[in-house]
Amino acid sequence: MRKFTKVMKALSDPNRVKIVKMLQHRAMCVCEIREALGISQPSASKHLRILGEAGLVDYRKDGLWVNYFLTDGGESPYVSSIMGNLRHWLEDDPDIGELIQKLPAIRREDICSR
Amino acid sequence: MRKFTKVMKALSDPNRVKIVKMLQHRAMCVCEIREALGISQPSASKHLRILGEAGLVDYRKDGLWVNYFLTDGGESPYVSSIMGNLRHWLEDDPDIGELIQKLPAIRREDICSR
DNA sequence: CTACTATATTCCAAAAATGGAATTTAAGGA
DNA sequence: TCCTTAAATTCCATTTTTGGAATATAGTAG
Repeated sequence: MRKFTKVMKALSDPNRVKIVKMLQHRAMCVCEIREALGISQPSASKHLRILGEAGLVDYRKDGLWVNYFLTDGGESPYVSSIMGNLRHWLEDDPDIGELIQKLPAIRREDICSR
Repeated sequence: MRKFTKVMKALSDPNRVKIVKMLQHRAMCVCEIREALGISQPSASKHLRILGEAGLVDYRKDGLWVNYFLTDGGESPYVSSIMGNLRHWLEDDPDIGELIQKLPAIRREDICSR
């Protein structure tokens, strides 16, 4: 029950759903996500933590950067099912569309180090 | 996006998930739900409203009683998919199991009018 | 109409979620 | 070692959520 509601809660916030939809296209570091969503670095970091604790995302460290990516949800039927559906869900959402469109222009080399 | 997060938020509360699981077995009135969950009548009523606004439940009035039941989610792909999955998800949850087990003993004739 | 009853709504307090500034941690380079 | 930088954490204010007491509404029966 707790595991299920945790997944639901993780996906009940628009910014977190946007993160998931972005990660469907490529792995991203925190500062790229921060830039894409127009939120603060701590906020991005905390959203990623919530997604991680729900089992939706995982990360791999690469020097100073931390690359976040989607899990396959192998352990959790909730995660694997919903993540599968989310591949086509919200594809026609205007906010998501705009976000994905500007995704190629968001590169850590241009954004971080300021 | 809003519609999706509304469904997620509706299912992010344990009591609301329990309501859904109970309604999979039969339609129930507010006082039966209140009794089954051990919460106040206004609380039950408000949870049902949230589930209703997310498109997960609907109701039909029967005199003083209001019978709540699950929708088929026909309009929303999110609802129909998740409600379909929820038919087998959480079937082995201890809280849910206990709840379903005592469901036959919860009848409006015995509970209401006090 | 009045009395009664199941549900909805209002109101308020407590708890949880969200967001950002400031700080800390971790990793790399000098 | 010291400096820099990406990310995590802490702290705090604001907002949202949750729950119940009190009240209002709607439907029934007399």
